[in-house]
Amino acid sequence: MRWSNTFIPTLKEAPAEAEIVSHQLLLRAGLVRKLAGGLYTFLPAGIRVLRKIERIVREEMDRAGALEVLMPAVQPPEIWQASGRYEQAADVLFKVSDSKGREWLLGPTHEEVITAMAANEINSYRQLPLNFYQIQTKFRDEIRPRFGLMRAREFIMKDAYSFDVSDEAALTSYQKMYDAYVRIFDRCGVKSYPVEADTGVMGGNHSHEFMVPAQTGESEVAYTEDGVYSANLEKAVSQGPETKTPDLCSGVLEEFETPGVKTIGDLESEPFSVPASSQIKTLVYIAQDKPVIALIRGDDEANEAKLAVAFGTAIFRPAEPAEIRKALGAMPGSLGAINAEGIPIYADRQLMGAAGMVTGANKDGYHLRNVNVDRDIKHASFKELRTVREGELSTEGQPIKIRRAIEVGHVFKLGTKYCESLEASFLDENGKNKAPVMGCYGLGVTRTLQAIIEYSHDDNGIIWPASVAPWQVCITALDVEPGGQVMKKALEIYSELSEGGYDVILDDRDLRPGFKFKDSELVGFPVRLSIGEKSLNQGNVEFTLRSSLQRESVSVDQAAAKVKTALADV
RNA sequence: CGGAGCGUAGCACAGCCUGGUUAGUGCGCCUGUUUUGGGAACAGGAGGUCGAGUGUUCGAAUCACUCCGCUCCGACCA
Repeated sequence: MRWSNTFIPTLKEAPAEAEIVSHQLLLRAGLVRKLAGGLYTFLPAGIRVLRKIERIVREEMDRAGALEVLMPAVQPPEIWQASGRYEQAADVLFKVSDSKGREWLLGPTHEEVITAMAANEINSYRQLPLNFYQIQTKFRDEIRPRFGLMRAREFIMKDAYSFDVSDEAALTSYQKMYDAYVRIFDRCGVKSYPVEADTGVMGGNHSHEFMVPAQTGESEVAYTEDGVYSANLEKAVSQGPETKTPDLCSGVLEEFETPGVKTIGDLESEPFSVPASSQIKTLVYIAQDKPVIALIRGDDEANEAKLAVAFGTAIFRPAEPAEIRKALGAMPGSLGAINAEGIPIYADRQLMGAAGMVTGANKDGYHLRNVNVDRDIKHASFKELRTVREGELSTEGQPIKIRRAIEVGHVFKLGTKYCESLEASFLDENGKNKAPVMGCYGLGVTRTLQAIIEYSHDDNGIIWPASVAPWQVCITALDVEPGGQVMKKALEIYSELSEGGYDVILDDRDLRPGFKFKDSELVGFPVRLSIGEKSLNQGNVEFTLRSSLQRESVSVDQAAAKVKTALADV
């Protein structure tokens, strides 16, 4: 490809709309342009990268035995109602209506569609296992699209769905996808880490997210240096806080006056001086229209994902002050779970056996001391509710660290939920009707593209790994006179490399050299050959590796060979 | 949806507070000359319903109100 024949509108300055570096570079390198918030056009260079990532994904899916299909993006709402997700996912569903006024959904994901298909087509255990995948545009009415392709309203995802005869067999399918993901991100040139992920209300204990470490990432990962433990912060557990929860107390439960005390901090300071670790934080939520109480140690933070698991629903919100008063008879600041009759109580495990604690008396301006959790708070079920903090010890005894990361993939062992609600079943070898055990596996293709940029760039621009670069080699001709010796030589090398199967772009634009160098570095071609009059007269061309930007003189005859060996390495 | 900020040429911004003739600057774009190994110089030029609407005023980019859009922080997710 000649640069003059394609369209790579580079920008010297970053548009103000782009905050993070990968988003700025997407725009500056002329890969994408925005139509509206969360909606992007891929320009020629951008689509080339996208296609290369897709090809890697396809190859690895095929290798893992998954079968490519293509499902409709437009879906009937009925299957979503059947699975129960029509309400559950309501806030991300794009709804459209046809000319007759009938409602349709733009697919945010395809569990319902594939399961509806499976319900018709899978009858026998002899057909299983099956794993279907597709690479397709998804639509999600994101509350807040941001960071360019990172969180878009329309994005490309590879989604796969496996069906197995049993739980054990499903684990095998799961593992194959897991391994495929490791290979995919590896081939895309990004470091990705599988971490244990929250399974939310779906239950089960097999889910991993694939994370690319980046400060701009939206997820937080807890991990240990030795690599043994890594989990999404939503899911992470530890041996607990460094300060032990008090568990010895002989005193009797006693009310005391605490005028004006509203927060943990208020009670911590004079004249009360109750350490936060000796306090019980009482949080009131409305889950499925009913109040529930969550108890957390005063110095801990509740974790929303863990609350969802405890409550058994993702649909909950903090209660309004009026609702709290109605439920407990007091305002926030004086709440407690003692004598909270008829309200489900979930207590964090740190409070198990806690004694000598202080909590609200459900009477404005009063607290209770000498609280012995086991004795005084009946009906509490103990759950993992707190957020792990940096420095705590993992179950294996290693200090936990926390860092931000971009979630580029998520693999999930689903169970039989969708097969049951959409009535997919098969006959096993004993002639018994069974629901297939499903797994689902998502990989954000467009997000991966941006994650690669976030992971691999410098002050000059993008540094593409050769496997996904829009062009692997840029030949920068410094004299573009047609028929001149520079262009003649440039075209010769161009042909040799192209015929060797390399993607080459020839910068034949009539621009000053510095401009062309900057441009090629911004777009980020892994290898550049600069051919100019001066060096050519000495029989040389200049070879530059994008990653190091070190320039090296190479004899003209060796140039193509040098490129080939360099590309084999990056 | 809650909080914060921003909409002026393709891009980055000034001007607005304190209303006043032809709305500016840099980059980019077009023409020409010179230049040509690290985002050139000079000369000339094109390009604006100042986000939209309403209002206040003799007069609005500037003040007020409403709406729309964009960005950031929070809840959601590949």
